[in-house]
Amino acid sequence: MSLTVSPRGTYDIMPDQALAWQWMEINIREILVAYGYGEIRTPIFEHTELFLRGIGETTDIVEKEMYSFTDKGGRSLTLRPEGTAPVVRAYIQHKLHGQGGSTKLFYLGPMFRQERPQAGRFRQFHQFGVELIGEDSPVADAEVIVLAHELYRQLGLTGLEIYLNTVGCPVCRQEYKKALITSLKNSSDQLCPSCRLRLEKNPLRVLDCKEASCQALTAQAPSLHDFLCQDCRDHFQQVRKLLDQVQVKYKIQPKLVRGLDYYTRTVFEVINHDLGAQNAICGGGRYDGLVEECGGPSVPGVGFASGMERLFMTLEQKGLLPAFSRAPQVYIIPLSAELTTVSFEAAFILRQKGFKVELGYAPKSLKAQLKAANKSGAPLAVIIGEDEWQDRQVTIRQMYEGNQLRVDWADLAVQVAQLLPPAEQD
RNA sequence: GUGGAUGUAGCUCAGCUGGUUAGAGCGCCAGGUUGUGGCCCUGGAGGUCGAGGGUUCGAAUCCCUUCGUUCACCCCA
Repeated sequence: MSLTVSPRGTYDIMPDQALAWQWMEINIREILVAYGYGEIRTPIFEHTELFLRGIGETTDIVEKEMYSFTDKGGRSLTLRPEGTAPVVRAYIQHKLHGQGGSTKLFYLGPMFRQERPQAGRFRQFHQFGVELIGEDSPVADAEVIVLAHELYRQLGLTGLEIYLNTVGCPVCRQEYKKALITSLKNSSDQLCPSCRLRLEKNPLRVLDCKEASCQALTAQAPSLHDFLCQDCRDHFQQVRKLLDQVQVKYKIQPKLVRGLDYYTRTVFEVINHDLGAQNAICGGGRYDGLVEECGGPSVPGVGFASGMERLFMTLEQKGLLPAFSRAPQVYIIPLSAELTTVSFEAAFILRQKGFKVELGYAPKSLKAQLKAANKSGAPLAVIIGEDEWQDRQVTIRQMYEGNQLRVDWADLAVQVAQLLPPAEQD
């Protein structure tokens, strides 16, 4: 353990990068709001029980990835590993179902999972996500998927692939599970060790295994699609039809199942194939039983979560992050200790007028301070020295051109405004 | 949790099969102007070679342990 490095799987977003993050967040919020979603900010920790119930006790997240602790009141609490369960909890707590109609909420913030870090995977990471609660129409599913698609497109991302599937409802899925178990049982010795366990606890997950031997077996196994009840079949057809209608391309992945137990019917992921092993930048689907499971009324829901680190990496990789500058507009240079007071006042005056000002603190040599001004990227330097101050004047130097002129102290702000290059005059 | 790669100055890295005071580029500081940046020149600061132990006359270099990073498995965003 070291006191001087951040804990495993965590990292600092430094000022230059923070500008890009802010840009990304602003864009996301704007688009989500335009689609009618309202932001909700839930606590970073919740009662552990919420995630046990919501995500499912046999999922990897709950079994081995949660940051849980007991507080001094003896409560078991957990740093949220995902955003849907907390939003659903808030939905129930504030009785939003009583407002009539459907509820559209979005969140954006850090999540916590104790996994082994690798490319695109962190222990504290950020997600934004939407939840559309109270609507069982396939239009809601399609709208949520299109929202994800459009959001990425508006950020400039193309070439992402949407994987789509349906996992049926509890009724038809139960039928399918039985059939799947029967099919795999005979040759279970050919399954990988973890899939043998899955066959007992969560058989659908076997479909998702990347082990060649398991894939060979599941290729022979019956398909969930053949077991769908009529309602689920129709629902899926409708979702597809709606996506086709607006020409949002997707790829049916019959074996796509997701790691959280609450999903029903529609599930989907958005993939960036250039991202390495952790290539899903968005995942979501329908969760018709979740609100009730968490102690609320029987209300359907659909939503997605998007990993912001992965989105950031994707934007960076494709050169879609704008260049940001933290350069000041004016750099103030005091040339003697006696003039620090005046310099301080100059910075104050200019900042009040709305200029971005950097102030030289110690009266070092002009050379050293001009060097600092140059490094700061400021287009203007204000030099305050004895010579000009005798006449109650200061020197303004245009750094790009190398020109400079003396102006009256009283005219400082006006002159600065005039001398700034056109791009800086907003 | 498992496996591979890796850990030398602020950054990017070089240091061959172990041999005396550990290097480069960039960056930083200072000087080359008595009040003028960017280019150039000169000088300087800065490293317990991730940590601990072992082998050896001698270890950045070999061995073990440990921690971190990274990639993959797993899982997921």
